[in-house]
Amino acid sequence: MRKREGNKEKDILDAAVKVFADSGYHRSKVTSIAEAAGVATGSVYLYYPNKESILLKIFDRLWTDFTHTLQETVKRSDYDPVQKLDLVIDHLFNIFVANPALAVVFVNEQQYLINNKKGNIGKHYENFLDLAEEIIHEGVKKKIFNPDVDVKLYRHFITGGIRSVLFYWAQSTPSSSLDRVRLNVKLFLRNGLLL
Amino acid sequence: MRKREGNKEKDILDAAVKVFADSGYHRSKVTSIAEAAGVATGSVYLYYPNKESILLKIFDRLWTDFTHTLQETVKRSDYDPVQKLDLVIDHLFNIFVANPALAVVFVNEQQYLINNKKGNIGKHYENFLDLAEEIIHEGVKKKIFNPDVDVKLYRHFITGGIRSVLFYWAQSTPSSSLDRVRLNVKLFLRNGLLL
DNA sequence: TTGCTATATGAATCAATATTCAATAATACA
DNA sequence: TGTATTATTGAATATTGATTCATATAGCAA
Repeated sequence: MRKREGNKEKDILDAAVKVFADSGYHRSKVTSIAEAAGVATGSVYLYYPNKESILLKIFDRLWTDFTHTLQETVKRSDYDPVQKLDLVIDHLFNIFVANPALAVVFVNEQQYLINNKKGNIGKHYENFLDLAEEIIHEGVKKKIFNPDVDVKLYRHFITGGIRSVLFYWAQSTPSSSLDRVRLNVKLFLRNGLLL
Repeated sequence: MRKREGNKEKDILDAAVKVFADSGYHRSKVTSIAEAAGVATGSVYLYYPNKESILLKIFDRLWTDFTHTLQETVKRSDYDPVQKLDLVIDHLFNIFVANPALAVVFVNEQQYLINNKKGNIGKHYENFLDLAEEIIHEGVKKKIFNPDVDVKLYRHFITGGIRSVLFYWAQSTPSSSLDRVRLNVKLFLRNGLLL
């Protein structure tokens, strides 16, 4: 029996993130991914049944991680809702600062996967939003947040806004201050524009 | 000479909006667009040089309109910055309430066009953002808005958030209360989450 | 009515690229 | 060392769908 050389499955996944970030999923050729991963074209199909499954794997891992963290956060009784939102935002930002290309892929392809009900990304996302909603409800209940906001709308607004500033950041000079972005997002959420 | 029957150019554009909204640009076949427009496949190429130019035309018209309105709004001295933002939001929402499919296409394909520097959509968008920035700057100057916000970030956050709630709305039961969405967006922008 | 030209058609062509698979290489174990 | 087994390769194949083009049709003028 022959042993597998290195970890091609991971190499391919990492390479795919880079290639997808550069060219977008649809424009990315499987051959380019293979090349970037340092394997032959055919080898990709040894580890993934098709091109789409690579993208799905990337998102599945990401959302599983997000949801897990959010779940832990919602539970905590030692934090108030504002602190909980901060915690969640910190986690998201930490992931993406460690891997800007991942941020780009996330921003660009998320909608496509949801629209076309690919894999269980939609489920993951709904799950995540529901958990986020819990925090907001808690805030309203504790009279910290404005009860007039439509919570379902707000959670969409937040995620859309975050996606957008992440994209802006990821496109700009490498690793410019993500902390500035992070701080501002927290500010937007709490206080909006007014003094 | 033979006269053109009806307005195929417009029929094709309108059909394309529907088809793109349903399947996304990349999955949409030119043949499907032709079918939806009630013309032959080849006729599409009588009016548009290729598939992409149809998408570009849709966006070009949209952004030209947006920018024009925003330009008019920025000028007005009879409104304060909060009212100006309201006016802009009203305009965006009015366009999309009249054509939900257009909202879907806008949300889904905008990023792709910008990423790949297609047509002059990026220019249009930058232009729009710059104008929006003027309103925010005015607000800060007049001590109505919080001077701590990073204006460039905020304009991205706003547009991303709006895009996201529009999408949510466009996907939900046809023409559910867009006014509720509109009202909430204004609320988010001004006050954020806190009481 | 006839010929002319612009418009319209849709099957055939072409290009791009995802996927397959026959051939080759590397390792384990006898 | 030789052989079996699995991993790897990348050129060939298959598929999909954008674009073309030879043909048909409709209106207009003479």
